[in-house]
Amino acid sequence: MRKRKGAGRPTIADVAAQAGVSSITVSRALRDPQKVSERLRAKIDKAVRALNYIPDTHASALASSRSNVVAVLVPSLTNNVFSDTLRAIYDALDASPLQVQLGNSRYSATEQERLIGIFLSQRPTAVIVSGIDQTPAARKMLEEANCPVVQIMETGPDPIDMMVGFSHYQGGRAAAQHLIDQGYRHIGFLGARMDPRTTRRLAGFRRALEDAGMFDPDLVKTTTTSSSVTLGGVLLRELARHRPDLDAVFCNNDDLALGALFGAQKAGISVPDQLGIAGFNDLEMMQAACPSLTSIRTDRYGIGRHAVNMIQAVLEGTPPPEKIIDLGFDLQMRQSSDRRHILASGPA
Amino acid sequence: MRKRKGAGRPTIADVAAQAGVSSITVSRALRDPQKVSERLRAKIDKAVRALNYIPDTHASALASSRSNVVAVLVPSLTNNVFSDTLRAIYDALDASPLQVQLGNSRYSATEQERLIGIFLSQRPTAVIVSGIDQTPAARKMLEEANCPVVQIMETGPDPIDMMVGFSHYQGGRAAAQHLIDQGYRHIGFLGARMDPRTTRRLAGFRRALEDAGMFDPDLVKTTTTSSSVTLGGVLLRELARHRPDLDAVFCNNDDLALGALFGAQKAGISVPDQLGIAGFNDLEMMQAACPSLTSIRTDRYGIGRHAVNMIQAVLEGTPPPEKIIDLGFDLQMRQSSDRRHILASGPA
DNA sequence: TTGTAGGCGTTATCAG
DNA sequence: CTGATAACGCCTACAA
Repeated sequence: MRKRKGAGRPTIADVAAQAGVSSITVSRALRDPQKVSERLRAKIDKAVRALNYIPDTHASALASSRSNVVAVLVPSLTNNVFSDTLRAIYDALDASPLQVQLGNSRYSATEQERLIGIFLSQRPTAVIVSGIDQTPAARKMLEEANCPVVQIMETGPDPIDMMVGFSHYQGGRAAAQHLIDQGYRHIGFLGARMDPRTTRRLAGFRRALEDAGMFDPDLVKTTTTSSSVTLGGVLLRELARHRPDLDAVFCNNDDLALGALFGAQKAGISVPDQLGIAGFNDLEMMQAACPSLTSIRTDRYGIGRHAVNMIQAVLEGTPPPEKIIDLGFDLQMRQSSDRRHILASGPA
Repeated sequence: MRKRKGAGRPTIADVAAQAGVSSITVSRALRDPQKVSERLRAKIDKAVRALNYIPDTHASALASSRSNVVAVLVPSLTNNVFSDTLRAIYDALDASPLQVQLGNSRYSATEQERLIGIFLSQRPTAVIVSGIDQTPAARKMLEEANCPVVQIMETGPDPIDMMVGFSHYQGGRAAAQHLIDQGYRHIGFLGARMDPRTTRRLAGFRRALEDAGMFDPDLVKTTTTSSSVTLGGVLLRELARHRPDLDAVFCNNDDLALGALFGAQKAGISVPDQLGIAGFNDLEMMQAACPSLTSIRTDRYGIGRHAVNMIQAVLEGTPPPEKIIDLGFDLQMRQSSDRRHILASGPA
């Protein structure tokens, strides 16, 4: 008489009975076949197939206090920037027994905090979290989580544990400097969402223009709504109408840059002669566009790969020498901001 | 003397001791606060905070044989098509205690089968799986999983359990018919990846052209490599070079369509007059492009929302009346295939 | 409303 | 190499 019913599925005990061995032998045969004689192993495999046995992750995790879960938190599922990093994480974890538990924090620090709480209750093997702007409570939870933690996408001082990314401030600064170098003089900024990383890109942009004595707050056009190609066109049109002297824009990201290009084309503004455009991230489409679009190339796949590498190194007892990895970025100059032909022939 | 060490974290028993109650009372206070008196609840809450207690998901799942996990399998993390659906799933599950376990099958049926096996070992509450082309073994596992299963993105006969999507065959056919109706006569097909859904779009395309007596296998240009904007340009250039009479292309997806547009622009081919272009899915950028791009609009967000609704309905004991939901599609005609000005003024 | 007893399926520990 | 036993942390069932 059972006092309680489980899920009704076959358990290790059922397999053991069928194979005529003890359950611990089945457990071993499944986890580490070499530890079991070939004869028993064959019997066990047969029983497993006959019963269609599937091990219970939860029982295993409870008994071993190991979960094989790597918690991953990103702020968006639709932003291509994160999908490249996610793909790298899935690729890197593919060969290992580790599973990804993915959370979408929607660009909200409090939502991220909530998800961290939920995810930690799964006793994850490691945590990968986007950004460096965790709430104090979230930070505390992660510090006490007693597992490797990697903050990704960005670098900064004072990591919770480990970190891999690059400086968005420097990225924004480099983009602005490039436009200055190309001879543009009334350079605008188009920004959407305005999350912490976007804000730091704007800070870098501002710094470069200030150093050149040409920062004009009136040329900064931002919105907190989410980014899109359409929005890029809208922001450009509004800014260009308000400030006809605008001659270049640095866009927060590549979607906006593509939208700005389309917007310019619709308005009959020639790129790069009348308007220079630079984006951020260098999505694949940037080089295919007509004209091709300048962007700051970031190694998003590398970020995911390094994050997993760092975690695996720690788990293997050989923690990486550096707690912080800065993968940097590269400015990819393309047609949309290339005025070398003009610069070469002297001022107009 | 402990015979075995757990993770070392505080357990419900620790909280109970600290609060001076029994552990079951703590358990209840956490799950269903109304069942515990306010006085004890306050004590317990205090103890939880003091100890920084985090419940153990695995112990809970084992004891209750409920896991709160919804397994979701998609073929790609970088394809925007799936990110919209995923976002819907995360949004819909947000209010519930259910967690998403996401798997990336990389457009491989055998990889999907492998992941299904892994995921079922978590005893998921429900499974959402992309496509209708599961391997026989995968299908069998899902049929025996004893939980709601929803196949998404596509409709077809013989669902494993439930289904929500639309007909890619009809979508391809509608796109081709539209191009025919606009007066194009040498209509090509650009396809990447050639996964089952792409193949069915091509079948629909072919059918429409055959019905019109104008199908030409020589105008079908496909590759099994993954899709990209750049690839769209490459495929268009190759096809146009080989067949100068080409006057329209239906692209497998919107990335290819955008790439085809850029490719045409680079080659000095005017769209839509010399070349009509239609894509598939109607990503946001299509309406923003210059010229704007025709596409088959699909309700990807709706697919995710319906999938979760169906699951929740079953869990609540009120299974949906229809096992199969066809969300259909809409042709969005835009500038890239709009020849009404030509049709109106008669044949050239 | 609160508590007692015991099991969920697996694995760590210790013997043989 | 194999097995008996007792946890892992929580929850169901039943009782008070």
